[in-house]
Amino acid sequence: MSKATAARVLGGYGVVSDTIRAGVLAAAMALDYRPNELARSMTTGKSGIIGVVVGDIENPFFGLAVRGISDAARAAGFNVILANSGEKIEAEKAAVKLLIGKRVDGLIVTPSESRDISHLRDIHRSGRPLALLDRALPDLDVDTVTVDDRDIAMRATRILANAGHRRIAYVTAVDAQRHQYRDLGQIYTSSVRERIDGFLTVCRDAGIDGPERYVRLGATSPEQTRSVAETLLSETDRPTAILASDSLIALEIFKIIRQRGLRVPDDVSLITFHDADWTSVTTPPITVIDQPVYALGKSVAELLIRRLEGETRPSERLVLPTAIIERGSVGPPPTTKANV
Amino acid sequence: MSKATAARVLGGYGVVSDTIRAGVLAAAMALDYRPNELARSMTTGKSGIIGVVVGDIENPFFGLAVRGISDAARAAGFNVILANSGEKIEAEKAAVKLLIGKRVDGLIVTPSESRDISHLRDIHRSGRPLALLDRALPDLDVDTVTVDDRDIAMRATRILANAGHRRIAYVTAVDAQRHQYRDLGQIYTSSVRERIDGFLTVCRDAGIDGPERYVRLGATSPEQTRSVAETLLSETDRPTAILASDSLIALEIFKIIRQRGLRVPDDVSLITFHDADWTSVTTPPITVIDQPVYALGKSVAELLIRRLEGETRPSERLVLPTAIIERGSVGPPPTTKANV
DNA sequence: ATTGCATGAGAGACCGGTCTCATTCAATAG
DNA sequence: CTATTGAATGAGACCGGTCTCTCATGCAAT
Repeated sequence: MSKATAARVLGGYGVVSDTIRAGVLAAAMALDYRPNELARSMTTGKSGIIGVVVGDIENPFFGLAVRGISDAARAAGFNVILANSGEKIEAEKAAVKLLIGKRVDGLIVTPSESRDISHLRDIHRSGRPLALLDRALPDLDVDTVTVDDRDIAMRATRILANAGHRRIAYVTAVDAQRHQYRDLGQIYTSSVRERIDGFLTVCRDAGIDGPERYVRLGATSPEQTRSVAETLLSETDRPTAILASDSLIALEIFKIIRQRGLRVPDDVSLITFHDADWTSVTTPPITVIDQPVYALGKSVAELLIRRLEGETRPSERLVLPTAIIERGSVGPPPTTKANV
Repeated sequence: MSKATAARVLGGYGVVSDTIRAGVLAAAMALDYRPNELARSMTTGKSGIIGVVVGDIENPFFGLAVRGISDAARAAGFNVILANSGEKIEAEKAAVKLLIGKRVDGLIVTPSESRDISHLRDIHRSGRPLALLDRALPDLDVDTVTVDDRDIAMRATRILANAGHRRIAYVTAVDAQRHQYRDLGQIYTSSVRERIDGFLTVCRDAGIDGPERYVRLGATSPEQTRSVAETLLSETDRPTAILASDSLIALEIFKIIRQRGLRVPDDVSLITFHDADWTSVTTPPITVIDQPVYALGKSVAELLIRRLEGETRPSERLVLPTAIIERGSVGPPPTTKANV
């Protein structure tokens, strides 16, 4: 019996007689045969794997999005390889390179920067489909699923402004030189730029003067967030409301607010992006921006998979609707003399 | 110039003259060359990848453990492929098979069952090192890193018993036939069996009669957990204290307790495994069992990597120390007539 | 009996690397 | 001046699959 015949029964293709099949199977069993996927995908050119590069697995936002991706992938018979960029462009590049090297069939990336996207163009050029999750890249014409960050930031800010707040802070993990916000041009993470843009627009519309000074960057870790929050809250003109860019940031801010003996929402109002599971059990529960995170992941995976399965169409940009869940963390600003 | 020469410069091995090297590099650049990792690892037999199979990525416990693994892996130059078993033995088997097929260099698994471990023996037989995370398997002699679940469960239960509780519940995600606890023999997740064993031991030592009836299984999802919690709290002899097997479960229980108009700890005391980030911001903050999760992941990865790098030694079973962080969710049981 | 055709099996190329061995050539030693 | 040595390169096997082609066989139709 030839190698080819054995391959036919083991690979499950072509035609083989039952007698031979049984023989091969018995031999395979005896030899404890395991197919070498590497060899297989080397010749077929397909690996059945989707590579996913996200900013931070530990952020429940990405955790949930990844589950959306995984579910969609599994349903279509694909497997997922996950890589973490830690929101660092170098790590992101390395991850992309690794995944391309492993010959994944397609990639889903949460680009941490819009400046340097050469590696993403490379994916495209290498013939593998790429899809973007949560962050759009104007210059890159590929399937993209996001939420309308600008709009939702505007709505959240409006809630705060309408409650009477005039000193509203926006705290994000995105960093820039000297951790100091100057203008939108510094912000290379598209979703965050959109948000800050929306935030500032509403602030200005509400007649707030120089809202930029309350935009704070660099809340990249719990420690960093604490430091940012402490700086913010110890200023003489401390903000009376804070908009947090993700639930990890909100949690630390919430802790610091309490730790300083301040109350939510009496002293400081708080709204955060992402309806993390804990936001409903605090006292008070937190008002949140409820992004359709699972759907975000699922949709982007489905878009990619359809392409992998041969669909050709112009690239699509999906923008999913987002809601605000009003709970108890927003109130009017405190009316102490110092703050009038 | 031959294929071999090109391979030498691209692969970074052997000797090549500078002129030729430059030429090859230029050509590679022009042709947009990307090494095919598949081909490479097919001949070398090494992939530089560690496969990790965990129960549930969305559980922050595993999220943190995976970061420990990733950090250790990166430091040693390995990459990580992550697969989710959803605590389902079939998915776990499929994941293991996939990873072996992809020729990972070694595997780290959180076995969801101790009954059916044929696929884990297979790993061993296929010559790849295997290491176990968080859950030991008595029958499988491989590197294992766990915490002393029995001991820590005893300590937590003792806190509750010493506070005067006599009706203490243990709620876990692990399920069994008819969702009904009968005896330890049903529980095939080693860590949970240990915990329940410790829990029951202390209950009995405290003179509590039939503590088994408050052991509740099947809190596998938020919905399931809610249903379990509601059943538990609507019983006439409802427990006055609850020990939750993970932070996801504790969160849902906490919500249900509140929803029913009960208070923590006045009506129900609560302790949970895993010092999840939100446990310190609730009112009251939750008393938790603080497992060294990151270290768990890091240690198991290091053990595996040392083996991958050629170290031969008898398999090691590491048990990491665990602490209890007492916060505000434990008090004496309520003293209403109905409860005397 | 001859032709036609489907079916099952074998031979060997190929994927893109690594690696061993052979070959060439120049520099140095005897 | 020849022998020795070592560096640089080339040729080709190999890893473990897939796939295309060829060929042998058997059965039905002419």
